[in-house]
Amino acid sequence: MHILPQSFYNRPTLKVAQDLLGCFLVILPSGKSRTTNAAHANSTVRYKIVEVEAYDGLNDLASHASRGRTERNKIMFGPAGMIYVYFTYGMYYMLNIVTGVKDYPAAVLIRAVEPPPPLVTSPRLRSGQTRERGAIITNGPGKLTKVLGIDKRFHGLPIYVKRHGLWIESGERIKPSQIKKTTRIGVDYAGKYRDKNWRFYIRGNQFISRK
DNA sequence: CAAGAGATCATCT
DNA sequence: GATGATCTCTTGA
Repeated sequence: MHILPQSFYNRPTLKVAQDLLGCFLVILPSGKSRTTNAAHANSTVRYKIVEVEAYDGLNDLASHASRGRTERNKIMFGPAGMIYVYFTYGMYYMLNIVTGVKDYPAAVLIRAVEPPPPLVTSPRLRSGQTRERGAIITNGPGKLTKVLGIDKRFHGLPIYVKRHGLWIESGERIKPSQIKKTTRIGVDYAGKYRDKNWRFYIRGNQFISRK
């Protein structure tokens, strides 16, 4: 398991998106856990990426970039490997990674992750929590950022270094036959781009947001 | 089970 | 002033 370098993201978005499946989103939970077990204070939590969407170029009517460069989306036009977090619907943060060469606006939205197995030694530790009242809580872009505590503080930071407490590591290679390619969620307004099969998920995985 | 509404506010026009 | 890369809850068949 090694951290994915910037060069991984500096490739065509559709490829990066699919290659991210099976990789691990790793977070170093930050400071606010004074009350939790001190023995785990410095531990990381590894979530397997199981569902993503690609937003590809200026022409993609579903992409923020389609209406040109703005204060919010300008990071999509920059170099690859930067974290793009935006706030939507008045209550959710969306986690994206900028992809592709500089000046080509593109990004991958992380839509669902699979939590690590519950910690046997400390089953009540929050970082090992995978469900709430029986429901999966990392199967949706707005839900997973809430669980991981990802907000605007991460916007604009590189995901290819560990320094900021959030990075991605390589994982198991997912065979192409195991990758489902289908339409993106919530982009009915996007004209012909509505029908692009730019949402990818691991076939049969129980932690995806939708089939 | 599916469809519809409401929450709630930063960003864009 | 309108909307959205969402989610949860309610309604009704």
